[in-house]
Amino acid sequence: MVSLEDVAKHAQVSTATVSRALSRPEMVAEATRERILQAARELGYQPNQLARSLRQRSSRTLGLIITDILNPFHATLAKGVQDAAEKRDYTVFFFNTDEDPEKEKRALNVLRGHLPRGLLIVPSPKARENLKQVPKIPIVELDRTSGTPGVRTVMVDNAGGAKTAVQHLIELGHRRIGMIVGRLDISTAVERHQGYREALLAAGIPYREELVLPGNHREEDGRQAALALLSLPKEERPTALFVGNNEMTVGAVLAVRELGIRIPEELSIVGFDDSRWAATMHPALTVVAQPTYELGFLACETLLSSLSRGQAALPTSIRLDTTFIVRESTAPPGGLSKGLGKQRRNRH
Amino acid sequence: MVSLEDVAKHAQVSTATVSRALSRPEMVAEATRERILQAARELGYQPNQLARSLRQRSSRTLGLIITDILNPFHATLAKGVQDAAEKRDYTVFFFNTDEDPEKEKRALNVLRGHLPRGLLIVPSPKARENLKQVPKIPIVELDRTSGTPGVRTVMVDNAGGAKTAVQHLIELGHRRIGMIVGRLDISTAVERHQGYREALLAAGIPYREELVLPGNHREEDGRQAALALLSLPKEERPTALFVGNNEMTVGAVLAVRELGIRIPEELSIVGFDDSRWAATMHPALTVVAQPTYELGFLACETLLSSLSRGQAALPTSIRLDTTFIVRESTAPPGGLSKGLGKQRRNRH
DNA sequence: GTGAAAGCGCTAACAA
DNA sequence: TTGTTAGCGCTTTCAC
Repeated sequence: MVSLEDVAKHAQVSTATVSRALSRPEMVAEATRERILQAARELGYQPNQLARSLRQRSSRTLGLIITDILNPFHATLAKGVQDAAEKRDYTVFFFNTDEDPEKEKRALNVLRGHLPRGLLIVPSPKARENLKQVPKIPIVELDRTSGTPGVRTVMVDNAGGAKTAVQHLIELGHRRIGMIVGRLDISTAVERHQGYREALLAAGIPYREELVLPGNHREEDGRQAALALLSLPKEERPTALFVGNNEMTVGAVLAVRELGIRIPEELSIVGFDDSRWAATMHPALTVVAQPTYELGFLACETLLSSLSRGQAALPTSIRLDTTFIVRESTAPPGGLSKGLGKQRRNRH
Repeated sequence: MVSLEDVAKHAQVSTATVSRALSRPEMVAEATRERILQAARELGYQPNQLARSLRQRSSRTLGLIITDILNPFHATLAKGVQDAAEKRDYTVFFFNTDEDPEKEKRALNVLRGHLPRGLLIVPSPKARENLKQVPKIPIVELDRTSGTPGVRTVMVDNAGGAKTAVQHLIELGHRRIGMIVGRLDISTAVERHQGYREALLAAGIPYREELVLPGNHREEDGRQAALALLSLPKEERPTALFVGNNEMTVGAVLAVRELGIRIPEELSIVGFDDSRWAATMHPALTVVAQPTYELGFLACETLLSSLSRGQAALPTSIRLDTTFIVRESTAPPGGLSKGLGKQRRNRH
């Protein structure tokens, strides 16, 4: 490895001057600077970030912890973060927790040793506890919140998105609307559930516990929950299903197919989070779409600006709007007409 | 941050002893070790990896560069790598190049500054050039190869997989088989194209250039290519399509739908790389499936063992078998019968 | 505007 | 078995 010292010798200056020429060019006379940059180029010098970070006691790196890279939603989040980080010359340490608090804890510990400047995290259900261990670097939570105090959050309007979806079903004439809700120790699930209740309440439809089933956000959970919901006696069985995340929606749709139930004639379905699969499956799925990439990008930008400017400048929490996309998987209970293919923003 | 020195004071030993107690426990008397570990625990000590790496002139980190995190294939690869790395206590620096050689170059440079122990890369078309800049750390190429000498590779049997797919179409009676091939400066595309030719050759079917269209691996490229292929005059138009990667397959299928052509009655389609979308779309897609997760995991293990043991021990290149999965998107040209739903391994 | 020197937190000779 | 010491490559006072 070619070091600062090599460049210094080559340019006939001290290491201090080389360091300045590279990091604070204005502190060095133009001629010297030129000579140094030239030397650096010739030698193919690349600063050793470890040494630099050690000395400065802080590195130009960020930690990114997500829960499921195989979920396109999270992959998109990661890309948004990555792009924003790269734009500002930050490098990201990447971890995947599989929704497992232990893995999250380990990731946090490992990360600690690398002195990242900040942390972006999709918190696991035990994140609040895990995050206590971490020294007080700036943290931004994405997609959901652990409730840890002093942490910024960037999320979508889950309750609003869910409410719009359920209202749509109600407008179509549905009264028995089931929900596959997700784990209630995760904020998104709680909020979407909340939106579901609000919509029912607003329409004067009583909330029925037996129509609401939890799941662990995986495809198989969605399948099981749908199977359970749809095997209720005919009179009790929901005529529409609102599913709280994308993976579970896949499972639910597969379950419906297994049972030979027709969508939307016999059952309407709305999913949360759009995906290629949702858009191209048959019938195309009506969904609450999220600005996923923006979520990641914005979260990272929020973090980075909180680093440069004084912390106070920025909002502590951001909510992005969802978009409701009506496609073909929803229709009146009798199956009389199809969806209209329109889109609408939840708020303006 | 609590440092080694803090622990040393607390345990009444020198920093050297603390360092040993942590990194080479057997070099320290049991009693002392206990005392030190206890102190470390009490103080919540976490080693500063930057200092450690600087001193050892090598860090317990790996670089991972992939070309498209939004492609589930690559996301799965990343997860495999990640899991293997974590198992061995390595941390990964993650980069996404979007297939852009410039981004790759930057990623490589940034990485250099962090002194990773090794590099895992899905090489861009210009990787061979870019990799020259990098000091000689161990490198493993995943999925495809740049042809850089001295680099290990972990790939699937692309030619074999493609050949099996095309043979299947030939057996069904197809003679005009189109291929959407991908960029020919990427090894996977070349190899799959090779397999396609071999299958035709073996069956005595002449290779026709106008039936083979390149694409840039994106959905839209697949769509355009399919549109072009299917707008050939009736007599020239292929009765079957073999598409060289998953994203382009999506585009091709969408194009076919746009044109109102029925699959498999009027056109058979085989894709390369399985996905949830392929499995659940209608009709379910016949594909050459890849052991994607294993590819990533194995690539990382290969890299890591080459680090610990002497380099010589391991094979320089690994090929994994693909699996051919017949589903519903292929049938005889006339559309007389459906696929059989069987699976078969390409080799045994 | 530039250089000398100290030191970030750790590990690895070398001594004791 | 443990301590002393030097130094990884860089940045940053403090002099000049």
